[in-house]
Amino acid sequence: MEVSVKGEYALRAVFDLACHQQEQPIKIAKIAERQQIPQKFLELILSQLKQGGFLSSRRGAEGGYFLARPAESITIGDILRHIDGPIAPARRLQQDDLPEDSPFPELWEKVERALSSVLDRMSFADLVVRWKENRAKRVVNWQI
Amino acid sequence: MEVSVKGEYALRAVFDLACHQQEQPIKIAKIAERQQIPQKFLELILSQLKQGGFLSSRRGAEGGYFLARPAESITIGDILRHIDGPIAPARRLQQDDLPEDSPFPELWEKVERALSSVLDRMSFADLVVRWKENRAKRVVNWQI
DNA sequence: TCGATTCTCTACTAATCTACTAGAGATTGG
DNA sequence: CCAATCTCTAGTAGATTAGTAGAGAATCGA
Repeated sequence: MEVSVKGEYALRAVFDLACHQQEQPIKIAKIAERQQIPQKFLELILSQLKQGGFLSSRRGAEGGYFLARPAESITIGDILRHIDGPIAPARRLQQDDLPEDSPFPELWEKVERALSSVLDRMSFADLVVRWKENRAKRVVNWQI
Repeated sequence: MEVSVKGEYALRAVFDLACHQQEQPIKIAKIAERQQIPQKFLELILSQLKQGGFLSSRRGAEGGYFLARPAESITIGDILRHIDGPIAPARRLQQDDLPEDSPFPELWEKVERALSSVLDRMSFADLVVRWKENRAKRVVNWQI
């Protein structure tokens, strides 16, 4: 049931871009440094996210990546599906040679709905809000 | 996010045993045939499930496997965790080098709760009930 | 007791996937 | 033009997956 490291990197990268939405394009090197991701690996991931229409980029000096759409319209599920493939816990192919009355397809559908209810409802705008809340909380604790 | 083939086989095997709870021990060969699982692979899986305390067995002629506990007390989550490892989508180790105010740990906890709410609430007794319902429905449709 | 049956245990393996790295090429800003 | 930066194609070491092979140990029925 694990999300791949690549998937986690992708989420962290998009989150990083969502946090700097208003600014200039962000360089790969900057994201790699801030998010602790191997730069060459991150290049592949960002390129793949661009193919998927989530990011745009500019080359050359002062180039970099930025969100192609507002953070509110990109969900965790969108990114994970594009990088790691279907969220579904069971592969469709194998379902076919189960007996017609098997209870398992129902089970997997339930699981998928449960996952979707979290992953497809949570946008990167939500994540940024949470992040700001966490920072605020920490500052308050620190002041006490 | 995929369950391994081994995990699926384990679930199907336990389900098979749950369907034949009252009877004699069931032979590996019988389960392998009914559930379409490579027999030698299934041997390893059943042995592992026995180590986990879910199944008991008897060797020799008329031997086989049977549930060590009532089907109501064994959940999908129990079996998956024992065969595939933790249900959690993100590994704990990597969480440590995230910044303290990262919104991701919260996200993964939400996902884990969502998964648990399905996997840990569904027992094999429930599965058997669903299976019988499905069979009944099919018969009704067939009669019409 | 014998022998057929069935589970048990250890070891091996081919193929695939994961998490990268290397390096050359294409664009762009100044 | 040139330095910075993204882009694209390849390769790859190590781990994991989904098995297979084969000998050994326990049990039942006759």
